Amino acid sequence: MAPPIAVTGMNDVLPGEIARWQALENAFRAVCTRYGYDEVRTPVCEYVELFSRGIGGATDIVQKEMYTFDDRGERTLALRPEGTASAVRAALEHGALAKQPVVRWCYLGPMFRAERPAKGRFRQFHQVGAEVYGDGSPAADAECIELAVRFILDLGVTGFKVRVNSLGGEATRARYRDALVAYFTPLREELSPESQGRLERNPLRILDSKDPRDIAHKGGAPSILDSLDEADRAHFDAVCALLTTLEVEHVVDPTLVRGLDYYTRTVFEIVDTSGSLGAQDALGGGGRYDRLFEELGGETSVPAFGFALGVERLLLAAPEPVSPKAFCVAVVAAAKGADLAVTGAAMALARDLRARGVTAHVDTRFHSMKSQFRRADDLGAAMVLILGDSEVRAGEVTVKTMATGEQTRQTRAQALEAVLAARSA
RNA sequence: GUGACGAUGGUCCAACGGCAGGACGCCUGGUUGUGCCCCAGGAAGUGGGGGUUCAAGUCCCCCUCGCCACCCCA
Repeated sequence: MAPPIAVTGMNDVLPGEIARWQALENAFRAVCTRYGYDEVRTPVCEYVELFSRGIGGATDIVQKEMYTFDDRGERTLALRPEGTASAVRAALEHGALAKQPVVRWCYLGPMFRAERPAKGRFRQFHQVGAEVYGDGSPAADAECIELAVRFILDLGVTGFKVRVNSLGGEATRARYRDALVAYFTPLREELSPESQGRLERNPLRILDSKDPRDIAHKGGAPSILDSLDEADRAHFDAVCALLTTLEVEHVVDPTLVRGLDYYTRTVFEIVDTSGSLGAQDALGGGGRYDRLFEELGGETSVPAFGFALGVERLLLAAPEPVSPKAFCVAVVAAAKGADLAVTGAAMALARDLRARGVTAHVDTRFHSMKSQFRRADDLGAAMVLILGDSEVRAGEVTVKTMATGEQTRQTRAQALEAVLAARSA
């Protein structure tokens, strides 16, 4: 029988790389705490309607990238392709905004999209994200963007760029959509086949195309910024001004549209400029989605802003940390495994060290001294504590310092003290 | 979903259509109670299935997986 393999595009994170994941997660939680964003955890799957209504039935994510399945024949479930819809659902379901006027939440976890894997793109991938509900002010936008940038900076990533744009409100979008269709329709034949289809379906996305045929005509297209009404314009100008005050370098890019339907007004994207991500250069992005609460059945409209960042991509862009090896010791038994008096004493000594907060390794196979020492060396043990017949009888331990090779025999209590002293040195 | 490229011990890399080899790692011993360096020995491999051939790791087809690009997005 063929050995089992993991599902395509879904990866194991092995011990060798787990430290970087944990460091990233800790850094994210730390920065969220500083900004007052509380962590929430939602299920990895939801009723499929949450996403088709929330994200937009016409988006690629919903049309062809969702993992859906039947829940014992009754309802159709979907593995979450992103985190915002679930967070909003949870806020609505638990009346979070009835308890406080503004909710600041953050989350992290796996997301699922059935795409062909490539560098920095997987079928199960991970996002960290933050959302603020109940505050429609430009300050909320700026705070959230600044939080995202702060986090990326905390990770040591420097080669990135922040792009911002405004999609305006519903009226603006409709107006702009018409303007775009009017502009591109005469050029229809010169566009890529994909964009010809987008012309009816989702004309804004033509601006996102990487096809040279589309790019050639992008420059002449009307700018959405010209379609903004006065209130949208004032909001966007305020966001940009605040970002400048907060020293968040950003460029205004009128062609930034993003792939989810729920955005209104401010959208932003953080792209890698170091080239370490290949074609998938977006580290993350987000924006304002003032209509989503209503879209999902909320009784009142709730202004909202949020973003998500891709963990795998951040890990690709972040520098390798130089992690100093942590202090640890090894306890070896100068007897084969069958001698329970000696091996038991070794295990008890390790237990006492661990109870005092020391990382202590025991090779419980209790093979030869040579192999136990080799193992201790592999693990980077600063000291090895040796227990044999004579030590156990005398209540003593032989302590060897690996770096110098010196070893001395002392009482058990002294040995414990020696380890604690070496650790704090 | 489309296209390109790829798949050899645990890892990295060799092998003209003709005996599958090296490095690192791993195990044992050299030292019946001592790691690293050194020495000796050992285990372990052609992703799966068909085909061509006297002979296939090598050529052909299919599958699977990986990877890159498109698409899209984190």
